[in-house]
Amino acid sequence: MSGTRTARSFVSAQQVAELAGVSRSAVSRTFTDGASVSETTRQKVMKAADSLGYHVNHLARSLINEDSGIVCIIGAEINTPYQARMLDALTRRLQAISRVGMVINTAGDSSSVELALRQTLNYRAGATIVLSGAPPANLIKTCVASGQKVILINRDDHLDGPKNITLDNTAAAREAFLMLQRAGCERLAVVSSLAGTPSLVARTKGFQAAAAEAGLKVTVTATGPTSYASGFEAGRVLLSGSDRPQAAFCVTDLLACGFMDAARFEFGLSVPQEICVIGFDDIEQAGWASYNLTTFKQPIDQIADHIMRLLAEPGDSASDDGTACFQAVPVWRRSVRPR
Amino acid sequence: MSGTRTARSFVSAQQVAELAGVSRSAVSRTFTDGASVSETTRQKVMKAADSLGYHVNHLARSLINEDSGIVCIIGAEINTPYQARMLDALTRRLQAISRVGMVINTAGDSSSVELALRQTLNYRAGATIVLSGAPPANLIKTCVASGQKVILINRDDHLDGPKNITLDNTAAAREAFLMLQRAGCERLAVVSSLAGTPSLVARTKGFQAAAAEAGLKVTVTATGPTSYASGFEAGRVLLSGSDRPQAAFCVTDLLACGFMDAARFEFGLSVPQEICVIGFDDIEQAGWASYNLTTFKQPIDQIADHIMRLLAEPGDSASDDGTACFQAVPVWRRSVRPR
DNA sequence: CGGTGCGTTGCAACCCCGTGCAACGTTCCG
DNA sequence: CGGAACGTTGCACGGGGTTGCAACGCACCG
Repeated sequence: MSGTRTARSFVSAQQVAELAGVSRSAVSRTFTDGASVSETTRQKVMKAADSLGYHVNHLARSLINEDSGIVCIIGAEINTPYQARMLDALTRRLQAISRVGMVINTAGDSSSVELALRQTLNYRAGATIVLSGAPPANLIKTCVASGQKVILINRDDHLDGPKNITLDNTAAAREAFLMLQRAGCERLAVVSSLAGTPSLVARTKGFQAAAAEAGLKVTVTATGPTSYASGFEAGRVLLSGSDRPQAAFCVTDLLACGFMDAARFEFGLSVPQEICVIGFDDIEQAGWASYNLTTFKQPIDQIADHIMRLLAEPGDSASDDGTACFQAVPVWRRSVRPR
Repeated sequence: MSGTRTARSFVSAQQVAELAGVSRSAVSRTFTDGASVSETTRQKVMKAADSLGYHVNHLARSLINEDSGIVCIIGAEINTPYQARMLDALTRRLQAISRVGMVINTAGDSSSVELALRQTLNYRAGATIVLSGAPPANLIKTCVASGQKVILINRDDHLDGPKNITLDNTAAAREAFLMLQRAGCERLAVVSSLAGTPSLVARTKGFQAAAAEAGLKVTVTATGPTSYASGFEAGRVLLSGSDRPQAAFCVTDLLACGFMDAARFEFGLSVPQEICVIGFDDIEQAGWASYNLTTFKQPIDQIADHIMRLLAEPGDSASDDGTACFQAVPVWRRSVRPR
């Protein structure tokens, strides 16, 4: 409204102050919660700010309080259903507490996790959430030393600075074994990938251990990345032999979907009559009629809530050792025989 | 390595300078590309910086050049396969050109799009990409006036400031009709949602128009959000009648998957023998063996590349009118009868 | 009427960094 | 050996915002 403004740059508090006929401090205080400004000047300032299109520069503001309000979220494979859902849950909540998420996609390259962590420092992020990837320990230490909150999800290396969030993978895997055992399955398989992340390994090991205790042997496959295609491939390999497994525990729903499709379309097997399948994560597709996959639900909302609680805490409260462990709950559908 | 540092705050260039025994400018120049520093001081500075854990404050840096290097990405429904893939493509590329993406989840609430756009200004983002939602025109104007690049995807309101990226939905919809016509289908349906976004509407209208020209009538359904469940529900309704459609054009793959499952599992129909289905987007699940969905592929990589090109351009080049239109290409799988 | 207390306001310093400018040291050449 | 040319370095300022401090105006009270 203020005539032609061809400057093509951001409006500063100075300009607003001049237009409103007050000092720059007054403008600042108008936009600072709890500062002392009279109602009349506040009005003047707001009017001037509106007409110029002024917005507080959070960057300059954070020069002082050393926290930009930015929360870094580091992940590879953002387009995976599970991570996408986590991202959705996190960004939605951040928006609600008027903070903001910076998403850094490390694209699987391990060295770029380091780069990502550097960005976190460059932008004075108040917190960093690592969804996947193995960040170098020394950089994490720098983050913590700088007063950042570092939150690691599903990593097993328990450093003391960062907060860890884990899932009780072992318990879930044992439960999975019991479910298959009760269904009367004896020849068992685990379908995993070559990713080798701590949680995937824990699920595999947990299942193996439970089976071993029961005196049953387990065939373990690991192919490619953690994807539908890998599950399909695993199915092709596992099911071609003469005495094929009667049940498969797939460490991820994506793998499970691929495995199921291989079983049905490559070998004409019916699920769960001829082969039982259990997945992990409870991604949306697991509930689709074509799959109806019995699986374990990660409590994403609980985890996200917990993270928000961590962010709200005062910075120096190392109340506990910083580790929170959540339970994955079984979701019964139709890919395992009942009883 | 530098003894105990209990300060718990970020390291400044000043501290590095003192430790290295040089001036603060020297430190600054060491971390600025193309600045003149001798090799010896650079070494000294780097060593000091390393031992203190120093990282340049991008925020302070951006006070000067008025661009924080942050690119805002605004979207609702991040966990949708299509948007997740777009997000992945974008963040990956941003990382490669050492910029960074700030993801703002507007969570469907229309007023929060405004909030999101405000954040964009607060953080002096160099560019804003709007994946979904209808941003208020006046705020967009402020963004553009502030020198930001605003990129709107799949919106049809063509303001002059922002760059628009669209898909030729009409052409694709016509092509979809032809594919079904050639397959010998006469009773046709369109499955859409209540979201009412421009692209969904365009697909529906385009299909209807093409059918009308050929003298065929089309039943149009629109239920709920753009999801699997809505597609399923649509199927349940459409297929229960006596003369059910022989083919359905679902304006989204998610809808298509739901529709297919309803057809198969609720009514025992086989695809494509008894009913043909075409989707849109080519999400990953469309390629899964359970669906084998014939669909239209959105050229996400091309679009992402194009956006990067827009970001690389000098700010004031309004070379063209700012609209780029991409073609969706048909992907033949097994959900439509050949010939 | 003077003093006190309170709310508001402006000044100036500071947050961290980049950069023009001038001074400095060095090398090289005439 | 003197001077020019050049690369390096430090100083000081600016960028936008916050904040302690002091000054100011005002109402209230004794």
